[in-house]
Amino acid sequence: MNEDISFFEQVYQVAQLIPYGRVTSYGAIAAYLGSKGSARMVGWAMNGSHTSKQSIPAHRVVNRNGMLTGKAHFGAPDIMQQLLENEGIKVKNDQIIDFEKHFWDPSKELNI
DNA sequence: TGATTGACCAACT
DNA sequence: CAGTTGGCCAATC
Repeated sequence: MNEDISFFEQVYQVAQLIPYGRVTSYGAIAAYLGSKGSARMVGWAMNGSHTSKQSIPAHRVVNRNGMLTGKAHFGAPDIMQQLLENEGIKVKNDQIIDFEKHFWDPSKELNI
């Protein structure tokens, strides 16, 4: 299933599958989708996430270092951090505390 | 239509 | 150890 949808749609689907209080990385999503795209494509997909009719929890997607690189795209630089803290994730200096502890790997949690 | 950029990652110098 | 470069694919200028 979901073979006819574009790479962007797949990124949206995975992003929505991220559980509450969990985060993942752009590269992890790209790796889950396979050779269909790279980490930059995930970033591009998130760039268009706000234009999508669906609600994309883009705040749960961060870079490999657990740093909130895309916080500037949430309309306000503090929105992303507030959302993460609201889910019980500690954020300090635009970086997630215990990132690997909250890390959610789609290729592991989701049985391909 | 060619060149540049982009919410990244990893390797190389 | 830190800075630079290449690569991925798509969208914008």
